[in-house]
Amino acid sequence: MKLATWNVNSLAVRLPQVLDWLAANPVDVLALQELKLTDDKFPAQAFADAGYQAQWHGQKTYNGVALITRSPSADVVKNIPGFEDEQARLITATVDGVRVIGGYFPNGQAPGSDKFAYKMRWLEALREWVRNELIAHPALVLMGDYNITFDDLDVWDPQGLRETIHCTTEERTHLQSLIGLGLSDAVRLFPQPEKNYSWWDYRDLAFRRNRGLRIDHILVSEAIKARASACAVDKLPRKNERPSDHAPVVLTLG
DNA sequence: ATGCCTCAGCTCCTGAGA
Repeated sequence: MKLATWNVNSLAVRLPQVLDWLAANPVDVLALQELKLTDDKFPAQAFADAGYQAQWHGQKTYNGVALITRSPSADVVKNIPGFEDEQARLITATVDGVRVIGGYFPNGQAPGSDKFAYKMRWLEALREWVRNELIAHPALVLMGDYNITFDDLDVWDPQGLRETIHCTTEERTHLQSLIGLGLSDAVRLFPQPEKNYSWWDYRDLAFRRNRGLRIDHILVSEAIKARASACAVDKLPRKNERPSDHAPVVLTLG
């Protein structure tokens, strides 16, 4: 079984690339973020023609998440139960016996801002939701665009970006509290290239210079960790014409 | 560096992203 996550930065723009990528990488589950389209605009037929089912939670202009799956999904939940949220950022479903949560975590803009405070509230609500989900579903994968780096290894310029957004102690403490639920960072379970990032700014030739951040993560429960055989960033789509600023991350089980 | 690029929309500029 293979699972992947990819922030596509507008599914309307990136749909051909997503379909091409799925044809070359026939994963069982693909979590998408930043659809930037309303539910009625979701290209369900295009995925069906490619042999995939889909569950989605869209929103106009911003956010929006989906789970693209080979097998049917069950027990679909949109956003975090009990957490009032105008923004479409989370989708959960059971696929092939695995509880899959796909998330587009808030950006947070800057420490001290209202958006940063929202990010902290959202992260707290997420942690409690995942804590409960783990009890009911020991085989669990939490993946998506976290908008948080784990540590300096995930940052191209750790000194210059110290305590800036995605790199603050407060954000990283929240990320570690997810790990504290019994989850593992799947990428770090396996040997990786140096300077291993998942996002590069569109500006300043950042991709060519590999000035990036690793902010897209796949966290796995103990039961999934025991089945994991590989996990890596696929930088290839970032070399496409009109690429997303993020690259997919792929987890292989068995 | 209040810049760079990209996307959506009450679109020919602005807000937001990260």
